[in-house]
Amino acid sequence: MRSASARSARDAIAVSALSLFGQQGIDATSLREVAAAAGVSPALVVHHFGGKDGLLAATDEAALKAFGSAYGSDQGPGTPAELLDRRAEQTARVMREHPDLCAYLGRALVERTPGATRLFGAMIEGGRKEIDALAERGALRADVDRLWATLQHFFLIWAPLSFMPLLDDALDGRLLDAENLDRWVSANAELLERGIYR
Amino acid sequence: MRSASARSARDAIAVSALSLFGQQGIDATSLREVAAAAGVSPALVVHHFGGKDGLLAATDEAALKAFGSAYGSDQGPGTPAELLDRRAEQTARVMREHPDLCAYLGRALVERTPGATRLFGAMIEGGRKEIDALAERGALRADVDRLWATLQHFFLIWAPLSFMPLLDDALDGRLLDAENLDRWVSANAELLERGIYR
DNA sequence: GATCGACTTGAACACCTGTACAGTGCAAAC
DNA sequence: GTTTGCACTGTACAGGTGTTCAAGTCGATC
Repeated sequence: MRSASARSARDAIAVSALSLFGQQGIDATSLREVAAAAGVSPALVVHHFGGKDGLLAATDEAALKAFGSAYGSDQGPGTPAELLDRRAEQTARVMREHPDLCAYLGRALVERTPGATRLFGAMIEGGRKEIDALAERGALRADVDRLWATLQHFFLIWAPLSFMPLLDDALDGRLLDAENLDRWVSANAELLERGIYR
Repeated sequence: MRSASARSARDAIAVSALSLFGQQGIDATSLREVAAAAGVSPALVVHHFGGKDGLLAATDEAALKAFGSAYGSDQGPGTPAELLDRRAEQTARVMREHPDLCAYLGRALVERTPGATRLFGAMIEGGRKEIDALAERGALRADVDRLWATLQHFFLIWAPLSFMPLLDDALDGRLLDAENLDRWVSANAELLERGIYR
C-alpha cells in the first residue's frame, strides 16, 4: 500500500527527528543523521518536510500537541491541596510516559525553538493563572511575588529537563526514572509548602 | 611593543569568544565570527588557541577561574541566617557585575562544555556541603531530602542563566538588571525560608 | 646591520551542511 | 494497457566549517 508506506516513512522521520533532536540538540543534528536513523534518504526528508526548518517546525508542533494532550489542564474541583496533588501526579506521569518528548522540550527551550518559545509563554501564562487562582482561594501566602512564584515553578518543574544529561550523572540512574521522579516531585511539594530552612 | 600587542590580540579573541559564545551559543558561533569580532584573522585564533576546541577549553577555564574568584567561598562566621544573606548578596553581585560571564556559563551548562560539567559538579558538591553545614547547625528542617535540596538551589539560582533570552521577554527589562535581580533574590529567600503555599 | 623569533595574514584544503533536480518504481485511474 | 501521480532515490552543487601552510611583518638580540 502506498499510503501506508508513505505514512510510515514520514512518521519514521518524525520519530527519529524528535529522538535525535532531544538527545543531541537540534543544531547538532543534521538532516542526514535523521534520514539515516529513519532508514531513508536525506532527499525524502526534504520532500516531506520542505527542509530542516520545516522538519523542526513539524517536530515542534507535534511535540507541543503531544505535550498539550498528555498534560492538559486541570478542570476538577477540590481543595487547593488536592489540586496541587493532582498537578504533581499529572506532571510525573507525563515525564514517566514520554521521556523523549521531555528531552526534546528541554532542548528546544534552551535552543529557543519557535514552538518552545510559545510553550514557555503558555507555561508562564497558565502558571500565573493557577497562582492567581490559588491566591483567590486563600491558598497562597499573601505577600508572595506572584510573577516570580510562577517562574520558580517553572525552574523547579520544567527547567530540569534542559539539564538531563548533567543530572543523570549527579543522580543514581536517570532523572526520569520512577524513583528519582518521586523524590523530585515530593521535594518540590515540600519546598513549596513549607520551605526548607527553619 | 610586541608582547603588549600579542597580549591584546589574544585577549581580544578571548573576550570576543566569551561574549559571542554567551550570546549565540558555542556550536552556533564560528571561528570566523570570533576572529571578525576581535578584528583578527581566523588563522590567528588557531595560532593562539590551537583550534576551536582549544579556544573553547581556554574560554571554559578562564570563565571558571573568573567565576571562582568572583564568587568564592564564604568563610565568615555568623548565624545561618546571616550566612544565607551574605550568599544571596554575593550571588547578586556576581550576576550584576559579570553579565557576559553569566551568559556564557548559562550556555555552557546546557551545551555540556567540559568546564561547565566540572562547574556543575563543583556547584552540587559545594552546595551539598553548605546544606549539610546548615543541617548541623540546626538551620535546616530535619526531614528535607538533602540531595534534592541541593539541586533545588541550583535550579532556583543558576538554571535561570540558561534561559535568559526567554526570561528577558517575560520580564520587564533584562533578568540581570538590578531591579529584577532584587526581586529574584528575595523571592528565592522567601521560598526557601517559608514556602509559598499556606 | 644582520639574524632571530614571535605575531599575523591570505589563500588554499577537505569536509560537512542544507538543498535542488532529474529520474525511478509502483499503485491507482481511466 | 496506457497514463497519471506520488513516494522515493542518487547525484550534484553552493556555501560554510575547521584547519593548514607558506609567506610577510616587525621588534628584540647579537
